[in-house]
Amino acid sequence: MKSPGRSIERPAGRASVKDVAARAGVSPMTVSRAINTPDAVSPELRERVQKAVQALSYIPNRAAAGLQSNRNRIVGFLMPDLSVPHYHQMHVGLTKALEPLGYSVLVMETRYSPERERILAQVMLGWNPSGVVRVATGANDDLRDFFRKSRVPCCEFVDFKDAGCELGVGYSHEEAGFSVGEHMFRSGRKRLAVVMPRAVPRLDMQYQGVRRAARKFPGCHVQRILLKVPSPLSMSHGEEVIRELIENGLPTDALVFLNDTPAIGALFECRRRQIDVPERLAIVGFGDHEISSHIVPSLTTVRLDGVQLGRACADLLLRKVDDAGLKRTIVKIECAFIPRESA
Amino acid sequence: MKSPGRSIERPAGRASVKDVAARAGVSPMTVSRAINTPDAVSPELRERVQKAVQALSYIPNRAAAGLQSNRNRIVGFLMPDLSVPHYHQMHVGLTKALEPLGYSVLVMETRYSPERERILAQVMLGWNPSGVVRVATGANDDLRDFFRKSRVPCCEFVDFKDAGCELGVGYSHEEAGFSVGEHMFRSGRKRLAVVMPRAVPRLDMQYQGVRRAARKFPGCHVQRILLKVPSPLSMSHGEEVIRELIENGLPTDALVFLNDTPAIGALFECRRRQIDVPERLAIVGFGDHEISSHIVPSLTTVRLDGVQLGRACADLLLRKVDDAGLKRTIVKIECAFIPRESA
DNA sequence: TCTGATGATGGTAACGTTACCAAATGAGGA
DNA sequence: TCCTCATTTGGTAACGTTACCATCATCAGA
Repeated sequence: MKSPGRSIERPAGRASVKDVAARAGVSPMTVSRAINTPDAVSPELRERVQKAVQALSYIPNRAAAGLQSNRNRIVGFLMPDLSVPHYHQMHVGLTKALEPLGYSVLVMETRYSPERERILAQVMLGWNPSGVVRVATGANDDLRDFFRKSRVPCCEFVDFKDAGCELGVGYSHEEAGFSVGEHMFRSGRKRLAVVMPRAVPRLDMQYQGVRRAARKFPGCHVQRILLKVPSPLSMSHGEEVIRELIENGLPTDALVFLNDTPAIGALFECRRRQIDVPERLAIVGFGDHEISSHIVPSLTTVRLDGVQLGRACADLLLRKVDDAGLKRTIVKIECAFIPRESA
Repeated sequence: MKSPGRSIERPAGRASVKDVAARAGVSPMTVSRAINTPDAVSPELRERVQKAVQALSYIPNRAAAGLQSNRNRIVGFLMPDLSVPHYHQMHVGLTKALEPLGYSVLVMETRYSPERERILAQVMLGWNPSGVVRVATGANDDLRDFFRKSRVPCCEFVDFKDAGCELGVGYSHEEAGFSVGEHMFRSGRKRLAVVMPRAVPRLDMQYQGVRRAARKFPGCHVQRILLKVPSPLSMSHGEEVIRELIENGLPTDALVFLNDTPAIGALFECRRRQIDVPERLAIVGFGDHEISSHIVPSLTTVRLDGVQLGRACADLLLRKVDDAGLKRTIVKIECAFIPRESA
């Protein structure tokens, strides 16, 4: 007596294909087909199976299905911090594209730690995902190789010009910087400062774009303010920048942040210190957060459609899953300069 | 010749226990032990296995492990919207508690849609999770039964007094409302309005708390403003409230929002309409978002430690997993009133 | 020397599903 | 009538892992 009756063994257990098959009087295989490829099964049996599924409230075990078919319907999303509106939007985009196809998105937050990212990448692969979407945390990228070796398709959020990336979606940081710079100088600003965290190479290109704009306007200068802190950008960082600028006699008439959050902080600090924005100081952000259009004065910024971006990542991954031979592809996403009151 | 050489069959495939076992010259079982219960294996073999694991960059397949052991190391998190700071914090808390134990958190956003929640609950169970943490989207709760029947432990974010809930973590909405109300009336406010979305029963209790406070202060009134929109609360909703209030001659000297987001919107609208806060109108929020301490005037609010809350949910689930006999438990989380400039 | 206990290791089967092929059925044409 | 082909169904095995039990060596105690 090797295998005692299942219904006695696991009274609490969930129903399996076998249970459904028994109840519908068909083979497990037919149940599987009735669920996954209903057209391959006669209408009569299909209905019998559906009834049994209902009756037993059968829910297929996706882990088992993925194991057998070697196609786990999971897509990983590895990024720094879900509370960043832009990344959250990407998640929404991913989900919207993948959910209808039966995929689940498994998010993991690196919290801007490269070590954590490495660990999480391992854990991620443990789930044998169909693909991974990644927003790189820091600079040096052994993880790119890690994914390449693992044979799991990996789509990154990158600069449009990124060379070393197999599958990617991104905007042109240089162009984005240029359009911001051009607007500032055209509206008469002379001494502009770009505020950015150190050690995110992508952002350098945005700075370069601003500089290119400056070259078109004689007598205009661009300076760079590097934040000591690396990445989780907060409002305090923006406030801090304003304070330091004031201590130095405010040698600047325009401030370009590469993120709305510190720009908002700067706006508040200006209000507290009674620095008129935009008259005395123009402020620009990046990302168009919800608050940016509500704040007084409203924040001039650049909008990037995160949902579209997430969708694009999903599409790319799916294409790669269908066709492993797919060549290097970087999809370009446009971003839009949004002039408002602050600049 | 039924099973041709694996290394020829799947040259691209990842290494499995068998591959590791072959390379280390041990049985697959020993590999499994060396990884999961290292103490049960002799130091010498343990090292041999570790070397082989390294050499083949072996990553155990968690889906397969979960299938066999019937304990998938997944905890689901079913909630309305990750971009809500409070829910995001819960996610961080969950992750911090569960990751070190080898669990992965699978988040799904209902986007405040009960239908979506029902579908996602199904999908979630398809992954056979060890447990689920749920923030209920709407009112009527067949889903509670759904999870009960499924035998998957489910921990909800609820009011501390919630009766029908098996496993839950929550604060006392009534007390929170009371402490806000008390502060307002004590500081001389007379005509207070509570702004809330309809159809979230939990929040009614918060309103009741404010009313209890009013009863302690003669001559004080509490009114309720129900937002037409159900739940994704935005800054515009707060602005709208201010506009309508002004049209009605501003018959109110204190406004209690049950969420910081619309409160922030209200603050901005007051600035635009030149209504002095807090002199003419006091404004209180709920949640203590990042911005609330930075905005001018800074927002009086109630802080709820979402990270702690997430941790508590995780702990509860783990206890239930270890001991299926665990009785009904609701864990109480304290929240803190934070007086600032706006009230 | 033998017994029994202890600890390390391996063999077998099973988790729930689907891929793959075989078998059965029925329709249509020669 | 027989053969072919398409359609529908079922049987078997396998995905990668671990639970469970059997085995074997080692060692202490009698």
